[in-house]
Amino acid sequence: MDSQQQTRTVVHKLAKQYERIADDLRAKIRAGEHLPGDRIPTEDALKTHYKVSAPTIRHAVGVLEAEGLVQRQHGRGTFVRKPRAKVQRTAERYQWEKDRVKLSDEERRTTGATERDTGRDMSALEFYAAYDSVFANADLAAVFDVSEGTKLLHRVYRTRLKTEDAPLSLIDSYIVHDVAARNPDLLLADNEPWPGGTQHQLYTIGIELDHIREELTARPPTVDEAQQLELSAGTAVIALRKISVATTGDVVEVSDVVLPGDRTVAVYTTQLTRWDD
Amino acid sequence: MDSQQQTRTVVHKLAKQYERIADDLRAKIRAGEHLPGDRIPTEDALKTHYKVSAPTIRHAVGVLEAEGLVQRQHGRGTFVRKPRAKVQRTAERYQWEKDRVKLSDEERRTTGATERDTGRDMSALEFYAAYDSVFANADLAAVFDVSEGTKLLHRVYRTRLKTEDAPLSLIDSYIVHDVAARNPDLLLADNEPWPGGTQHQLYTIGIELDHIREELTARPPTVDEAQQLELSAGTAVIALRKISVATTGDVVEVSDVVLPGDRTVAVYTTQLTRWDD
DNA sequence: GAGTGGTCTAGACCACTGT
DNA sequence: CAGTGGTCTAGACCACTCC
Repeated sequence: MDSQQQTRTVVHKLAKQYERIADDLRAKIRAGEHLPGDRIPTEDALKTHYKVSAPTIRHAVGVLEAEGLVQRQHGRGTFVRKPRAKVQRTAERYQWEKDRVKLSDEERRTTGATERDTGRDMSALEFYAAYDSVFANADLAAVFDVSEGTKLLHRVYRTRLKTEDAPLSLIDSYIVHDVAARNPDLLLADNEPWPGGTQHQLYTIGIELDHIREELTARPPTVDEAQQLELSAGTAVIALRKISVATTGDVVEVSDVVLPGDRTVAVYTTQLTRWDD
Repeated sequence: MDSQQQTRTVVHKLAKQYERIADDLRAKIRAGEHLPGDRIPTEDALKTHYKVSAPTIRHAVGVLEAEGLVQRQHGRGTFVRKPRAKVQRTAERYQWEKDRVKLSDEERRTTGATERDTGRDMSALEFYAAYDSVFANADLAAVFDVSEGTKLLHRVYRTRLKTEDAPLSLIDSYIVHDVAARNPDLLLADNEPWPGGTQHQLYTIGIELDHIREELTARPPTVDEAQQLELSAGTAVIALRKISVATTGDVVEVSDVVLPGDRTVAVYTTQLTRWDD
């Protein structure tokens, strides 16, 4: 009653050597023979042990690295990867942010949504923002329902824990330029971090959000993303597109967010209505 | 006004050869010199072109494959990867499923949540289900708030488009065994696919769901997952934990869902309450 | 059978880490 | 400077695809 799905870890006899070795090492790690954080035997030792050439060992270890099971460090050794501490990113942040829009400037200034999610206060976080203008490509034009080439305000955000080098996320946010320009303050990166966040920014130009739609996919990082987020081989990213829709039905802001998969948990709660018994 | 973020594709002079070659090929693909679906030059041709040995070319192409940009096919060539058609998975499925619980058996039999998401009808989908029992590990025990070792009903689901070999998702679902046993029909895989889905199953034992929490991360697939979902190198999966909470506050069902990142978009909509102006 | 990618060897030399 | 991983060569042979 349980067989079909389990018998997959078949021992491929006469399998390729690197597979055999990778399987063996993987099993040893799973069995706890090498614990997270531990260094596994050197390539030289493995070479002797398995009686194969150096490139074959490298290939085998490379497979485990691509799986995210181990991490090679030049000059130091190869280590069993520890699960990274996860940072939550909840969708409740949006309602929370909306509720704060009507608070006083002072109250808004105290905390932002990222602090709320990470549980850190503002002093532990460092913000970076840069603004420029771009012209809508076909993709963005379709989402905003404007014609291709429409001028958009493009805002780039990086948020970083002061204790770490790599940012927590890479965010590219877009707003139709003419809409944002209704409040000239919104065109200047100098005003970031804006107390109250994007929803308050939109409020200053008379926009109230009705709902936010988020579309998530997973993929390997691009070279740029891997560098910026300091991701090693064997990790993936969550690519999230956030679409903010105003009470008028217009799409007013679109953000492309890239989150490191090994340290982020995106959380969504779907509240269900009661049956009326 | 746009420089900081763009200047990252620096040409590393004297870079490693495989990096230089990978960069060059990547640029050519980006520039449209090789279109999605096209075959790129053979390794032999590249070897001659770049004047390096075979393993170096293989390494360079391997980098692009890990990025998901190309896909190697033994005996055929190396091809620029086409974006896969995406299947949406919306959280609205849960309210939809709940609304259907009280419909007649006949009405429920017509469609399930997966058909709704994929836009296919039941005849195009093939279901597989297997049940067994497991004892709660620390992780599951914590989520269910029961003691470690508690007996759980473990249900494995695979749903597949009949026109394809690979399933759309891998699902491992858990329910506390004693709870499920209140309706003996729920212990038999033969009753799957159950008209109305899990929420109707729970309804037969007097359980109404209050909300569903979903936690998403991204990571490279395990070897098993890659085989089952037929994922090639350079893809990631969305690992989703779905936690169903009853109106009593109890966690009644937990599912671990693995979705292929290159073909799945998970969609969540956060409805915001209006400001009362 | 020709074309193309996959595995493997044996060994040279380079580059980073830590003592 | 010793230890360890990273890059690269030159070439042999295997395995899959397609004509």
